[in-house]
Amino acid sequence: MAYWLLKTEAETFGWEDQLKRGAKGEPWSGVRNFTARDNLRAMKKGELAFFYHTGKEKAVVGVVKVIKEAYKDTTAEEDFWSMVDVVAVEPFPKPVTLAEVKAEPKLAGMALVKYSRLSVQPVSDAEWKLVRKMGGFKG
DNA sequence: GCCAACGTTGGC
DNA sequence: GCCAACGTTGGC
Repeated sequence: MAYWLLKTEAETFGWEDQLKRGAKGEPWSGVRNFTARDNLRAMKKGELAFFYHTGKEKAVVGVVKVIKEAYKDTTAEEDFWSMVDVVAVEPFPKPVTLAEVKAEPKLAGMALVKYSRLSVQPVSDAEWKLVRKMGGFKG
């Protein structure tokens, strides 16, 4: 069971938009970076990901679940890009900001800090647990 | 709005 | 196959 982090601009497609899709979920399209694409392809059905807002907010705001594994990104001109479908699981009781992540020494190795431009990132078990805890989740 | 980081492209 | 130029992302 691996964990992930998906970045999006709230103004373009944010948590509210994801919520509105309900149980049908939403294709995570538009990824045009090979590292990010490979991460998409490594995602398994049922795995969880943090939903992160870039731009003004810069915070982890929710948790989503993969409901369909990687398939061809229908919005791409080339046929080598991929997307997955994700569904909203639950919002963070308290969003965890980038500043908070950076201020936590245990999270210094997080891809969010080290590879700030990567839009689809792996998250370790320890990072997953700690960020959830910082976000007000019990257990 | 600027700039650093870094991935991608294209010329050689 | 190397590397300079360029474009894009995203934090500040």
